[in-house]
Amino acid sequence: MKKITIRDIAREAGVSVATVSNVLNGVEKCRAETRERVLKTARDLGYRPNISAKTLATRRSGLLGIVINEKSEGNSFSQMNLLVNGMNTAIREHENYDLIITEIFKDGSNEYLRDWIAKRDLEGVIFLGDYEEKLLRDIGRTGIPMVMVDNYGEEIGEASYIHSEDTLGSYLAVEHIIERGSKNIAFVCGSLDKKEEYRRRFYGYKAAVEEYGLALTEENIFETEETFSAGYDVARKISERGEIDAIFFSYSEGALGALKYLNGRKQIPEEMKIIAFGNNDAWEYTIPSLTSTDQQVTYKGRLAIDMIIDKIHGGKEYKRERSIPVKIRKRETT
Amino acid sequence: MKKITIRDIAREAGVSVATVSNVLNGVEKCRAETRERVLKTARDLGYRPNISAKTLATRRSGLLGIVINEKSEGNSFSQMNLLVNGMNTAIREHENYDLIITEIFKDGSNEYLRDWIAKRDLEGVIFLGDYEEKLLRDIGRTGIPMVMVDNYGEEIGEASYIHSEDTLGSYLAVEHIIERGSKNIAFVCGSLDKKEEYRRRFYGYKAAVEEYGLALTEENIFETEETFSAGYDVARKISERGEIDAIFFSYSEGALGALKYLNGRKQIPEEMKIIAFGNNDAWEYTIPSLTSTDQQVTYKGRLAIDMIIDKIHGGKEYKRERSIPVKIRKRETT
DNA sequence: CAAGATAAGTTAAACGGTTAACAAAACTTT
DNA sequence: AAAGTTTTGTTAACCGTTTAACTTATCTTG
Repeated sequence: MKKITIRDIAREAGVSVATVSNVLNGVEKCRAETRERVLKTARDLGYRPNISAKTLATRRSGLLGIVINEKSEGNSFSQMNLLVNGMNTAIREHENYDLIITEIFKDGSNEYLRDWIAKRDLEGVIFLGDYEEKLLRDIGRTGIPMVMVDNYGEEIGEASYIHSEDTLGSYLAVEHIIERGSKNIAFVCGSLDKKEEYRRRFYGYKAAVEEYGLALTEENIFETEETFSAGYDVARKISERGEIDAIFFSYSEGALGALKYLNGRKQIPEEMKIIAFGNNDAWEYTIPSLTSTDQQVTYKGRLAIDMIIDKIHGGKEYKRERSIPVKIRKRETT
Repeated sequence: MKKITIRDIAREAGVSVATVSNVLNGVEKCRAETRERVLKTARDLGYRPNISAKTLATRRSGLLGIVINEKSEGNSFSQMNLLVNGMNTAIREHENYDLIITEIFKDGSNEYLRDWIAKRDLEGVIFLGDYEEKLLRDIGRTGIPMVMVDNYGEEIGEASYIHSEDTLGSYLAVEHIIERGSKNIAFVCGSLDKKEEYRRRFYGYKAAVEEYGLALTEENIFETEETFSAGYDVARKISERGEIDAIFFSYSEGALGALKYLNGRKQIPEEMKIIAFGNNDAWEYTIPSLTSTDQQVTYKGRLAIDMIIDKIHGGKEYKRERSIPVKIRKRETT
């Protein structure tokens, strides 16, 4: 079964290859009658276009790169499946595009990524998570359209950004537990120095605490590792101190660790309320079930595709930055 | 900054394009001296090969397709991130290959996938999860190398398969709880009719139960939906009946639901032991922490890549089927 | 109805590589 | 030293598509 080319169609339909090409690309330069004839023979012969040839001729590969970083991949609550699901559904609306994927390893070279983009003629690239600023600037300089999802690095001019509404989401979360009666709320996060996302969530926390006239004390801020066990430890420390009546976890693993420690030691939510930034279906079944902020990850994926394609086509509609509203999923821990 | 081609290199180095091509592809048909010269000018000019041109000329795209199905993507414990991580690390050892990804939607047509494979000249395709048999046969007939990961459908001749050691893993899991003292073990799974994986896990269960002289009764088999809440419900049903002292969950969501129900009602593990097929870092922090079987998903990803590349190169080493050993992660629920 | 405008095609070069077939130069061998 | 081999290249066709430039037929219009 030999490969069918437009030349075969041309011969069979009695036209030139240029006409076939035009018809196939919807260029209106022939009578409806010839168009139908070409389309029919193409169908009859079982023609499938060869994208390599097309790309070679046009410089448009129809390939969008997705870059993942090793760290976020290892994350046990990675919601990459949702993100990819969103992207895949969105990409189906754009016939000519496909997704190609790679991963950046901690010890990898920037050169790798540039090669990757160049050799495959990628039309755009979507970065998931954080990367070294130098890497992003390097890529940015090539002029390729870039969309950053959940990136909190220094902004670079060429890229567009998609974030959760960290500050507002965090504000709402804290407001929620205040309304439920908390007076003394701990804020737990990873490195504030290194991670903008935690700074934003802190601002939200701060704003809510001040707004409601609660004390904002240094001792209520806990910078820890972003692990289950750090959550466990911080819950112990907080319990031993004994004043705090609610914990806001900026990374959701910590909440799970805390629930484990608190189980049997404190009444939840009466003596201690817990809320986490980052939802997961499983939170419905923790003990007690965990209130959290839902970041609508699938939607983020959809949006990333829409934005990058818009950028590629030079559309004006896309924004340089889009925030995804966060919803509070109220459960038993509050 | 114009695109550098091998013609530029040829001119600059004073050789023909054929020689450049040979050097770049490691074909030993010239003196070391010319080779070095060509390599150096290529480097100096910042040459990057154009894969579309290469693919057009050779029919080898260096593209491996990864097919996901919508259902497994929605799964909240999808370990796709681990799988993809494994694949990405493995693919780096094969310079010329990249991963391209798509998703099959429930209502999608088979034609879509065939088109996708044909138009991008994919060299091989890795399927994650289950698909309609007809779809797989259709693709198989095209002769493209296929590797199936966690597929439990009717085997098709052209493909290779990677599975967890379901039967053995299940046997070991049940043996483990028997050794811990269980006498009356429930087996919970999704549809046995529809899913081979559950049948295999059932055989393992059966083998262990019989081996240790325990009763194998119809009433101890629970076919349910594969959700958290089904696990919750089945735990209630089992508790109310009151004879059973251990539950084996063939889908891990169920175990979480069960823990939720049992919390405060039964002593775990004394009165009731729980074990789940499928590990997750979070199981360390459930209440109590959940014993489970670890399927080594990252390794599965690595293996999938190795197998498909081996198939593509017509290697003899690859097996038609590879089982991934399962490890028991012993925790508090047993 | 002649001239210009438009519609409906065609021709051929280009995109950036690979590779079979050929050729010249440098070694071997007898 | 002539003939045969091997090494070290070169030439040119080809992969499947697009597209600018050109041609021919048909339609308008005064």
